[in-house]
Amino acid sequence: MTALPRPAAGQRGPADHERRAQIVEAADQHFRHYGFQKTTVADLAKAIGLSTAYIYKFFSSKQAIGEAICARCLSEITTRLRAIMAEPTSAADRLRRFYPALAQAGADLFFQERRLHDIVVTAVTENWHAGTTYEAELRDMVRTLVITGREAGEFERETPLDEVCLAIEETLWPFAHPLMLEEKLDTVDAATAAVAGLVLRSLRP
Amino acid sequence: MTALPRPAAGQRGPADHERRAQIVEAADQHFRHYGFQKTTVADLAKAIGLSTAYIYKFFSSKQAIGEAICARCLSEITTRLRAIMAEPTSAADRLRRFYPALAQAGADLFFQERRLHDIVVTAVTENWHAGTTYEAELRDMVRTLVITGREAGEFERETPLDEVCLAIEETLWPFAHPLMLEEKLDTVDAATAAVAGLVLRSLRP
DNA sequence: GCAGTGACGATATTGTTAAGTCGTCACCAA
DNA sequence: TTGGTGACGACTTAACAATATCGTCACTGC
Repeated sequence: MTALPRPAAGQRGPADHERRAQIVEAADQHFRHYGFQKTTVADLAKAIGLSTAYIYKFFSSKQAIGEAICARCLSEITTRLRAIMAEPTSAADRLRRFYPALAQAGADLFFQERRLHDIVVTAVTENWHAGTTYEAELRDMVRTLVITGREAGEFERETPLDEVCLAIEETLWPFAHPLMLEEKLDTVDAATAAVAGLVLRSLRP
Repeated sequence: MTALPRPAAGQRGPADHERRAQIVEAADQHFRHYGFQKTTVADLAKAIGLSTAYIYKFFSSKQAIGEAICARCLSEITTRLRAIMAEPTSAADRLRRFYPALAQAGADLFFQERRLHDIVVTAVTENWHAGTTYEAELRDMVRTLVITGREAGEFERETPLDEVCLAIEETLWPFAHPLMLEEKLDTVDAATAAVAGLVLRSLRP
């Protein structure tokens, strides 16, 4: 039986292990309640009923635990986005809903789980693996949307695919980056609609 | 004779005053060399040969001095951009060169005057007046470019002007925001070309 | 081999104290 | 009135010592 894929960097030891799951759950609760900085590894150990040394058999560092929680948050966001991509509507419609969904997911994290939002900010600004994986997944989804639209005849094909994808990825930044999103929460609805509209107009055959 | 317009917030006393000019020059040199935080008002006073109390007759706070220097930096950037806008070429050509020029100006500041770059970062992230003025100037230039292109028949007119301008302003963010620009200096040429291309395709009649 | 830990070195953080900095007040000289 | 300042209160920062935290080592029990 193959090992389960690890969702984040810095993990070691057996992938499918009851203690690992317990550590992640304890970390999730503590980070939501107290924040990453205010939570010590000793706090997690105590909550589970084991030693800090044993926690380090599963995670190479406290940051690795943070990565795991951060990966879960970002995975929730990409899951919402993949649900939109999987809907049986036109590529244009899915792209049009992608922008506000992305921004809304980030805004939800900001308003409802501020301390987890702070971990995501750290992951993105300090280039944690979870942050770079998230960016790669967004790129992958963008590319899939553009290819699907081209194959359906909805989008133009003249411009090189890489150039189009690079440009669209850049337009996502203001809504994907947690710190930038923080600064524009009051205009995000109009901004995402305007940018999605602009991108769609640029893709017309 | 009317008073000279003040370039930044937080200034007081006579606008055209030798001491004010001296303070600004001393601040410019010190901020370039030591940075904003490392420079004290006492440093500036000593360099000019007057007291800190007298400096506060011209500036309401140390931040106000920082605003003045920051406004000069950002004014240099907008001057470069306005030079592009003033050229006798098509609106499309000017818009195409606007993006790389914006990013290049920011990159120049980052590489050549790192400590002034840091002040600009503070101005933008802490919503100093200089930062918000800069953003307003960028918006104004974008609007002018779009209107000029529409009047010349180069750009489509069907989409509401405000929506188009809002979207284009959003696409500028990754290149205009000093912290975001810091993170993408190695791909900025390709990124600005791709985004400018996308915006231009969206504007075709 | 798996599950687990106490002790400990290295480093970071916290709290306290002293020093530095910001910005104002009340004043002076010409 | 203009040009200018020393003194000072309020606040921030730096230095330092004590304490806390991170992460590893060498070990134990089953």
